[in-house]
Amino acid sequence: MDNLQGFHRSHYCGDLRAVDAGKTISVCGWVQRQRDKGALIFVDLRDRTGILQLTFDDATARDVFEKAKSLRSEYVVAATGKLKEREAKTDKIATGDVELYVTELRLLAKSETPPFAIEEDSQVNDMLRLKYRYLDLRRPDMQHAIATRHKITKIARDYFDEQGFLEIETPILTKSTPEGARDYLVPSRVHPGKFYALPQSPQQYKQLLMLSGFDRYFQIARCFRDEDLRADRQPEFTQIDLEMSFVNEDDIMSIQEGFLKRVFKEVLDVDVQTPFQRMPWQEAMDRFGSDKPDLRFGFELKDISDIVKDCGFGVFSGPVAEGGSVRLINVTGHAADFPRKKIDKLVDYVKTYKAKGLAWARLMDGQVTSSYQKFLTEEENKAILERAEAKDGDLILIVGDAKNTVVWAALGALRCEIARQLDMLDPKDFKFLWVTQFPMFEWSEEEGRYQAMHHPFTAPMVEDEDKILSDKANCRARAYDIVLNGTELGGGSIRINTPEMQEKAFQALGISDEDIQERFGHLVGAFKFGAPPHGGLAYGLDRLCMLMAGASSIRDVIAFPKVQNASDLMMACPDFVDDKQLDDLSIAVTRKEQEESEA
RNA sequence: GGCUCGGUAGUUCAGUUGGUUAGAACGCCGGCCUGUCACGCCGGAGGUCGAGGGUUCAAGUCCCUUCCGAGUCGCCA
Repeated sequence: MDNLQGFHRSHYCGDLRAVDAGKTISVCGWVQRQRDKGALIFVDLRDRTGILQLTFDDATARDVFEKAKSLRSEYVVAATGKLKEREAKTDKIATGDVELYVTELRLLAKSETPPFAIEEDSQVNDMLRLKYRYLDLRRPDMQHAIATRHKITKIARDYFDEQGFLEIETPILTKSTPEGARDYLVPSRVHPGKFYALPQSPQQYKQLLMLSGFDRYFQIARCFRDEDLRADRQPEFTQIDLEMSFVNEDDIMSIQEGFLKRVFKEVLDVDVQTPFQRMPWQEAMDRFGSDKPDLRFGFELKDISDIVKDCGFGVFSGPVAEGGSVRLINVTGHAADFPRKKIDKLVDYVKTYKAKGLAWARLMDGQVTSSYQKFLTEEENKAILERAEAKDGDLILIVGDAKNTVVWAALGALRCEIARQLDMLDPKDFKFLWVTQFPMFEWSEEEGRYQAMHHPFTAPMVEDEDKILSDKANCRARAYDIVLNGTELGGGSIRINTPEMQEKAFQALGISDEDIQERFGHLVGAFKFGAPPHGGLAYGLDRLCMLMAGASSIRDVIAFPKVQNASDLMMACPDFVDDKQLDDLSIAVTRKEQEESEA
């Protein structure tokens, strides 16, 4: 094996062009492919910038030629030679006009045959990719995704620095606050039986930093939540987290819009129009059935409860009588795309959102066919189609339920599913939206009480302050989410900054004085010393990168992600630990699984 | 925790109503080749059909259990 003594790389492979012909060049990288033609050998050498063809012929020294003959995929080499214009040029690679006639070749490391080809658009399954993530990351599209992520964080640091923000680190070992997501716990050796928790977000620290007078804080913050994974949810993820003092919603939003405008321009050369559209939560739910509506297409929801409330069809009148609603979407102009079989699939689809069923009407060739019309009067049928603004060629889909949340969830998901099926989702079309005026509280069936929809430090809207105890269902918060193409990119709020209001908020949530002291005592105590009005926001950096990289999962923009059961296939963790380690931590493991696996 | 889909050669996949020795392409190994660039040509190796159990004369195929992966509902203040 050779070494790099006395060798100095002069160029990266992908940067060389015809103008460089004639120069003596030294490059390093991995062998993408070797094409042995007998007395002529070509080697494609890859580094993070691209591929350069190395050429060996009868003018090449014999020992160099023999070494080139032995090269295999993913061998690591360094080569020096003269760059020449090619006899046979190609436009398939950026360096296709040139090739390097190698005079010195160093073999730095061999490689076993990789378990999958290192190439763009690999079709290899995720399990294998993640087990060999270090090889997966060699692929050009992964290199590009990770580099894009770097660019985005770099711009975030530059931008927020220019806007007067200080980057301040907050602890990873912190206190468990059982409200909200499950915590990852970390045992303490010196405090037997006590645990730290990994932060779900730096929320309380950043608020305390405002109280400390830093005025503007930001951090690229790792956050941890022990909940089940999704394509856009990992147990550890990264937020661009920030907080500002002496501001209102407008101040925060315009700073954010500036950031997003800049990052989209510099990374994707996309011009984003600001200010972004804003929409109260109630309107988002009523029109799109979602608090993170995708505005790239229509099919808006329409309420027909008033039309069907007294009709003879129990499937429609029942939900209204029980306090729910009946709503529809009009899939305008696409009746022909949804024959009965496809509609049946849609019926199954809405059932996953707890809808009991899906009524439909198709308008084709001047005829109306529907699943429900025989149960209604002619007038009721007509009124529904009028409300839907239905015309020939349209497909009407209707969901009714005693719970509005079910109607919203089902139709909100359905309109997105239909847009997907109709291929209407252009990943290069970026539609931003602020969703505002969220409810302060949300009824939890499981807990049988109201919970904070955002978090318990969120300030109520000024006009709703008196409702915080008396009319929780209608009390709105100074919370806002930034939504992009149906994905919640980030969220934030104006916070409570007086102990009086904070006490009220805890009281509204039914948290006892003891619990307040135990869990939030540090924050409440601090707020007695003069907290400025403040607010902030946190972006899901992974989601932002995913959307900007055109990826379908945040795994594709995280170097070492975890799989659905939260394990890391490459490191093979989590894993059991020695009894000695457990003893040091005063931990006795009682789980059956471990006994079995040790048996 | 629920539902849906998937697991066959190193990889991506095919495999009929259960029926001979489980196939293809790419990759890999060997040979030949001076303009390839998805090089080409000739030859070769490579499989516990995720695992376990069952039905059967016979299981990749049918049944049960289980493991793993993906999507999703619940969950994610």
